[in-house]
Amino acid sequence: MSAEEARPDLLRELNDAQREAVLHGEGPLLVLAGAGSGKTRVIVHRIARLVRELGVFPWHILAVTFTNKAAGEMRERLVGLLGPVLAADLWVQTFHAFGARFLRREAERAGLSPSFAIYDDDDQLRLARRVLAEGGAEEDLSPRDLLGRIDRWKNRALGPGEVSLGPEDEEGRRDRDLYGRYQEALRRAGAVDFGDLLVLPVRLLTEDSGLRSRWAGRFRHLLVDEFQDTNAVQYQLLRLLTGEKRNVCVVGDDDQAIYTWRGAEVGNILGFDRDFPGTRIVKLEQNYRSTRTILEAAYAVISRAGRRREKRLWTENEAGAPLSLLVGDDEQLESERIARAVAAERARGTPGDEIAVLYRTNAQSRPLEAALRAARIPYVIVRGTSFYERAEVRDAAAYLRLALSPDSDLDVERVLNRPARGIGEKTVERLRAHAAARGVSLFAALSEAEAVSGVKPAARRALEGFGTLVKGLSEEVRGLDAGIAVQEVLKRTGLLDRLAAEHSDEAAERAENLAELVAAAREFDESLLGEGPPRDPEEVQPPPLARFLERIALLGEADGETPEGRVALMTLHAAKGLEFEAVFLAGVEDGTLPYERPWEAEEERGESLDEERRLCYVGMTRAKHRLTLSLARRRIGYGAGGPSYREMPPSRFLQDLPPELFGEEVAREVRAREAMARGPRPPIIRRHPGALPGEPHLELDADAFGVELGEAAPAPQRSQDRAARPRSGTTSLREPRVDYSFDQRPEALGGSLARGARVRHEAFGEGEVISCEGSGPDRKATVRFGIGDKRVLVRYLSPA
DNA sequence: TGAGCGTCAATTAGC
DNA sequence: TTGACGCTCA
Repeated sequence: MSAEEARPDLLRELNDAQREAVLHGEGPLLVLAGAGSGKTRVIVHRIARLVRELGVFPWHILAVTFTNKAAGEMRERLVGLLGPVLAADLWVQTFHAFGARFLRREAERAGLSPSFAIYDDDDQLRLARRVLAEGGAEEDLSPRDLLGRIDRWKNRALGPGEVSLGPEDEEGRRDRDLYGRYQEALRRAGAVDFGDLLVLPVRLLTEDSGLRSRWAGRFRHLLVDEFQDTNAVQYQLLRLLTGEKRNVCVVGDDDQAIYTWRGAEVGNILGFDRDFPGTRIVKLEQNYRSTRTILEAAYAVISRAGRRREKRLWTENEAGAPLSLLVGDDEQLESERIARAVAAERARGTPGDEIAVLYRTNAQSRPLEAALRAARIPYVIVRGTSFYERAEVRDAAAYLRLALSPDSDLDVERVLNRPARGIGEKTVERLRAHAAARGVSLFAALSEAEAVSGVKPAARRALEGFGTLVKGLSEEVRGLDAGIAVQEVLKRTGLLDRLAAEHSDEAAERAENLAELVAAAREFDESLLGEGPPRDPEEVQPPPLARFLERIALLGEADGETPEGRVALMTLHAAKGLEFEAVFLAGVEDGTLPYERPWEAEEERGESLDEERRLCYVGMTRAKHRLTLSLARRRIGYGAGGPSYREMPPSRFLQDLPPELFGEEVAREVRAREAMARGPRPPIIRRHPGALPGEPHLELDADAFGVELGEAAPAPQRSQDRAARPRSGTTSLREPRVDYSFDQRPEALGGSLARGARVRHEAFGEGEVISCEGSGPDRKATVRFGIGDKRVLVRYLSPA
């Protein structure tokens, strides 16, 4: 208590709920943190308090995230609060990095060398390919499929021996067999894949109670970020590490669970308090990011999701600009409209890197890119990785791994002829056959090159030369600092010289990438120096080169910062965790968002639709001030018979949005339709013909949006007394401002709206109340207007 | 050439 | 589940 007073600065900048989470003492804690509610701040402040106020040793705290970026940001903020010395001893890392660290310490127990290699996607794929080829039975199973199946097993911590099959399941038996061979190949190479980084620790901790109590005892506090993304293994690992004290704090948002398709189990967050009885639940519902309008729209979408923990974001921010809606005849015209709106946004002074265009599938980026390019708007496509995926970088990395473990066949095969030294496919095959016959690794077979049958003298010399090279690396390079080791590898292998001799632009770029790798390795060495010796007495470190390779394997890209001034294009998945001044959500159509999976079984429909809904919610809540939705009336499909168009109905999520949120342009359009209700054109919003009772029943008529609606949305309006105004009127650059001053309406309406009462709505005109639901500012009424039945917020109604 | 039938592929992506 | 494609047969 007095401790908090002694350090008021840690708590002053927190709201009540955040403070409750930070001050929570011992025992399980579940923080349900809505989008933009300051969840990282809670974790970081909680850790700072544990260390600064409660005297917990930093190395007794483990904080886990899902991405390196998140871990990096967290660490950075902890350095700010605790200083670099204390922060350096905290365990702040991804699940996988933790697994790697664990396995290096327990390498012997796991049957691994402490400098084991970590196989990434590409390595895994090549390994799976080889396992399939050696197994003979390639038939219908692609390496990708095999990996997918193995991955699903590993997500549930199942080894080849633990996969349960029905007696008739021949295909399952075959897959399990292949899985076993894949693991065997990994083991022979002394390597692990990403899945093993979690599965192996879980297995060791489960089997060995002594080990378990040692590890569970060492972490007095565990914290997990983005908890809704945890899969079964990760959750198991968490529980194994938690121990009796149960000091586990998980932070997440079930509304932002968008990765169930890759094994994340929303049940982990929904059932957390069941697994940890006595859990304290804190909800963070105050949003610091978005305008009220954006939050209201986002809530209209997410509140209809199935299984979820009810929570509703609120904000002290102003109502802000209305939503905008753009409609194009096809995806090209949609893109062009977006490009023009982006240009308008920039013209208003919003920096390019504060603007994002989000979409459901990567294929949607193409027309967007074309339109942005035509409009001369600089953009960048935000993707996961790139640098360490470059072929030349991977070649160098393979040599580095061989320096540590020459028996890694996969790496030998990769670089055997790189740079080209006259070892062709035939020679490789013969070498492989020889190694298999002798039961030794490819590297071992190299030293018997003269015994490999059928190899011509030139190829034999090449093989021997390569063997000598690898031997030299493993004897003289493995112990060096990473920077020198990389340089040494580039020199000895001739990778760099070969590129220098080429004189092409591409070769120059590749050489530059290799230079970049040297620089990264040097930087890494320096960071090790800066770290100093660990204060945690148990910490043991493998050689610098092994640690650098681990970094390469686990790190996608150094930083995911949007280059200055460029508009960011990315999928909705990639957008999670980010925020932008203005967000464009493209392709808001049924079939695109929600993405349509007609092949899916009926009983799975609801679940995936919920995930699509959450995806939409994630996208909308990225916006700070302006949110524009856009759709195409038809979208192109590919086929050999040329392009064919498919009519796209507006997204059902769009229909969940209260029309009032769209501002004056749409409202004016609605009134115009209403006026010509008997005219030839249909109303902009009409009753959904197929809607069941209780279902969303509004249908947006895309035809009504032939004009570009909302493109010239005004700058956010500064409201003086936001508390008194649930919503101020909307403005238009083209029209004199109209201020509806809703707050001046008779308060009486809020409470006593009787069935049958005559009411008036700004956009829909006069109508008769049919029913009411909810209370307070969220109270809604279904009203029969001239243009059909509508569910509207009562606060937008006045007595007729 | 066209109807009829069987087959196949249809998205998101972290470590 | 859909739609696109290839194959066969009339």
